[in-house]
Amino acid sequence: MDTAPHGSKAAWETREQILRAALKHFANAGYAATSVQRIVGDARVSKPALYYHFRDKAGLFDALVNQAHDGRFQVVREAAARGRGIREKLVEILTALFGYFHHNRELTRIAFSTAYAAPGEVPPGLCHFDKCRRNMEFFHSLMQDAQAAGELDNRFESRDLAYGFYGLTNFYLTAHLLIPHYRLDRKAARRLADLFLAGAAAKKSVKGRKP
Amino acid sequence: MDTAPHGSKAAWETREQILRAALKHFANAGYAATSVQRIVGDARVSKPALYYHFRDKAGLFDALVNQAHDGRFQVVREAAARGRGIREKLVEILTALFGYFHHNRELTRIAFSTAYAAPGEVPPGLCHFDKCRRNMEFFHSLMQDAQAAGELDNRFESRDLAYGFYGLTNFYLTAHLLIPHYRLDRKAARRLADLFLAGAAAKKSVKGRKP
DNA sequence: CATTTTACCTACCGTTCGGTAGGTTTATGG
DNA sequence: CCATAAACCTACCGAACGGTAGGTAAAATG
Repeated sequence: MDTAPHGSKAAWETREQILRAALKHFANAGYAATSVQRIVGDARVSKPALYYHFRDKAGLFDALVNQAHDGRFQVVREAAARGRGIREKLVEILTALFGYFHHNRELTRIAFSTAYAAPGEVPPGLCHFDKCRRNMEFFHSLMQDAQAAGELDNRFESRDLAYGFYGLTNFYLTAHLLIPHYRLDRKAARRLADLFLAGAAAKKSVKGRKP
Repeated sequence: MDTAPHGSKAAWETREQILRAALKHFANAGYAATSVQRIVGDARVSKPALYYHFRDKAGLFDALVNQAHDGRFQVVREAAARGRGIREKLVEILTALFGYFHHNRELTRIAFSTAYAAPGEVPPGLCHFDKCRRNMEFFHSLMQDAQAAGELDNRFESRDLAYGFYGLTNFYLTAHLLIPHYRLDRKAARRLADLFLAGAAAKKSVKGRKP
């Protein structure tokens, strides 16, 4: 999709500069509303420099989107591996996602807006759908394992569990884009995992986990 | 924002035709990637006809976005009024939203993609943020009332409850855009409401509501 | 030292963009 | 029957779009 520089250090830096500027503008204005002129203007390079390093505008965008999805997926997998038991896993995942999001806000914004965008807004051939499903399937298998281990209620379908938690996760991340004062830290992660696990309904007589 | 026709029946039909075509293209390609040329071409009217009925491209888009948000909000409010008790209310809301979505797929897609879009992708001055918050606040007050009535666990913050349910709702709607074979009907609404209320964790010894 | 490849440059291409100037037809009220 | 407004039309504008042709300085390679 994009041609990497073959060795020169200056070339590598040019490429990074283009990527940085592109990330900023794509995150702020989306794909269609961002022009390559603005990118090269902000990166202080010429237009053919961009077209030397990347096949076209879509290829440049693709590189960023893949980076975003792959980074997020890796973070989730590593976090899940750290926790023992479903509750710890969910807390670790949420905490890690909140941290990743905080330090890669623009990448995350690109990932979300492309996932929810109209199909024709994003360049054709971009397979963000597969990336989303890979993420989803991981959550799905997580829930299935936890059901098999007796940690989760077997009367729910594992798909509903995966969707429910994935939706909760995504919503808090996207909400944080609009409402930045809502703190997303480990404490919030614990609250949300507990809400998901214990349910919102008032408990009649229960000595269960504290919310 | 847009000038309504003053009485002519043909004029009203022209306006509707423009709105129909615009809805189709904005939903399929987003705001920036949709050109007014394509809209007027599809609506079989001339460009000045569009600019006679609407101030500009942004005004046309604004009309559609407002229609989408207002329709959704009204549906949610009416559904909530139909249910007695928080569980019935949530089931009614989910069912009504699924139905509204099914019959207004393109409007809903516009509402979602603009809500999650990059700020610069959508025309400036579009106050979709207020529309989202109005929706959110309604859910928030719903949860607060249910907590006050002892139906929901007081140990959770009402904001977390509202966000959690809102996130679950939104995720299922957006997921349905990508995975249409996942049926969204009243049965699904009941499952999701129960998941939200009862929680995902396995019950040790509980004669609570059936999931 | 000659040659090839890398890593760009200036200048420009054809197309499409959102939007409008200015004229024309159609319904309406006096 | 004439005037006025509504409801469009054809034709066009300047600007910006994504992308490229053709040339070049510097570095790697023989």
